[in-house]
Amino acid sequence: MNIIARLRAELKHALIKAVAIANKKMRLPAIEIPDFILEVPREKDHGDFATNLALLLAGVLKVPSRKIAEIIKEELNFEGLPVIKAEVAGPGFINFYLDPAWALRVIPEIINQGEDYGRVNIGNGEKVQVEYVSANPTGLLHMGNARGAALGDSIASLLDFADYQVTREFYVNDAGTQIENLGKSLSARYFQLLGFEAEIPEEGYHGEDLVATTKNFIALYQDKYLKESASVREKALVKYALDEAIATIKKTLAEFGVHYDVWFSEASLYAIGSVKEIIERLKEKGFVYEHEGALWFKAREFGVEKDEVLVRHNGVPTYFAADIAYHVNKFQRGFTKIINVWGADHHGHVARLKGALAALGYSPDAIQVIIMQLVRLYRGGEIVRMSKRRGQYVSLEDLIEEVGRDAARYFFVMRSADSHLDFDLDLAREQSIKNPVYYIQYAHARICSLKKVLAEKGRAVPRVDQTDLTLLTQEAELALARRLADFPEEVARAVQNLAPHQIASYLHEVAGLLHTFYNHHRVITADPALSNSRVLLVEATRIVLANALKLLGLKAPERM
RNA sequence: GCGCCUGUAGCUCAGGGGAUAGAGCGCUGGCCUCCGGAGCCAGGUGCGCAGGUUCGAUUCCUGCCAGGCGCACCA
Repeated sequence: MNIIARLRAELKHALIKAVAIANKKMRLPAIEIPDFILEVPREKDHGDFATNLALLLAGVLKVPSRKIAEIIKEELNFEGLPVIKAEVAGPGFINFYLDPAWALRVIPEIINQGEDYGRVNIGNGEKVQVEYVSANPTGLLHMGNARGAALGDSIASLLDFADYQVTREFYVNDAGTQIENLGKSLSARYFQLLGFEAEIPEEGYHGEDLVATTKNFIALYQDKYLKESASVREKALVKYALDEAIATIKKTLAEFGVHYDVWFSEASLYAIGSVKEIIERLKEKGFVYEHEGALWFKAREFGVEKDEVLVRHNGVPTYFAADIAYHVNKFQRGFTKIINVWGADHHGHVARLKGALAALGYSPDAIQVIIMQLVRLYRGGEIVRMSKRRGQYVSLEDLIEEVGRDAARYFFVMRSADSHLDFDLDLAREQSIKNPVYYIQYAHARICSLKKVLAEKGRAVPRVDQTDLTLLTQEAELALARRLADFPEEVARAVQNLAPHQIASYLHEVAGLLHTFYNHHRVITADPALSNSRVLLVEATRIVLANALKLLGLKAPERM
């Protein structure tokens, strides 16, 4: 347990004990203690921790809250705790003021735990699957995919850090109507490139990228597929195009620092009969009906606005049907927590998917869908208008090239998923204080640079057990240590909310505290004892920065 | 029309049942020039509007207004 959690537990215990003693002394009536909170007050003047216990008791006991607070305060015993004083304030809060040196206890903890500092056990090894990006393998990755990649990957890292057993997964949409269209489009290009008349179907893919793909295909197979049946030809072309597209996606995501454990093929669900099977199961349970030649799922029975087609009149199952099968498959693989990161344009899909899974007897609550709002790019203070048709289009590859992978990733996770993201390309590209990702990485690089200077002077990072940390008495030192101590709780909060942006804010704050400290005080001084304690403070900071950066998929550079 | 998300400082956003609501950027003035000065200090009439619940609401609930996104036998 980290030092903050420990102290919280001890303070809560002391408070409960104080109430018990007050009961015994008949100063307060016997009462069940409500679930009170022990928070860090916004105002510094209100102490290091504050509790609303007396306010809650006042509601039940009908005694003025301040009076209750006074009684509790008088019965509190702080033996063995780093509490200097407690005060009753405001409407009846009890504020605790700590020995400022208390926070320094975190430094040995950080140094000893190293890259494990900040780990919290929330998951208990629970199997969780995180699905993100899952872009159509028929085009370039766009900004929505990119945000999903950064978010999903960070969420997975956070869960891993919180002791979940995480599987990162990309669902490949390699089946269905769009693939048929792709086949027809490729086939048309194939004919065209070999000098025949052919027309791309209206719903097909008209982009130039298919020309390149088809040329690559011809380089391999020449006109071998001219004489084959349409279905054989389209199959071969589609397979080739998908392999190529997926390889490209994989490569781009890898450049973005995003890696998967599983690339799950939609087509495989058809191949093993899963789609048919779930449709049968829904039929048996009476949740489907036929209408105008199509097979419908009774989504309305699960609180969804309208029913949904499972199988089209032409006999082809919808994406919805396949997605049900996919999620059943997730459950069958033993995942008890399933997280999907989807764009806002897919939110309508959530309720009916959960409805279908409930119909099949699975717990829809095991599925959490993170709906992220759309991304708008700004360049030169103006919105970058995207148009695939006019070729004005920024892909993830372009973005990485323009602003760099770390800046891109930071910008995508620095806002909550709920918030529309205005992505300022100029700012992301800037290598200055204005750019938060540089500000943070610079803090890390600065510490590394300092360690180099130390090494050049023939000195090493001192051992914790041989260093007198109580020499750290400056406000900037204590404030930094105090914030470093918060890291495990920040991780826990971010995990509970599935919100990497909270880590981003925390990082920015720690970097700021480091810069403040660094510019006020010299680390390497003539006083070796003080130097040693400062080196350890700074090294602890470096570890926290590195661990937090890693959670967001960012590099912790040694120099910049 | 219905559903989801959003509305907090000039801008971009965080926070969130409590005591005086924050950060970054921008702007203005001053300080500092030493391990990488990416530093420090000062400057603010801000929670869209109206009800409700509560000892206490910016936070929860309802309605309204505004923006985004959905409402396909697309995915």
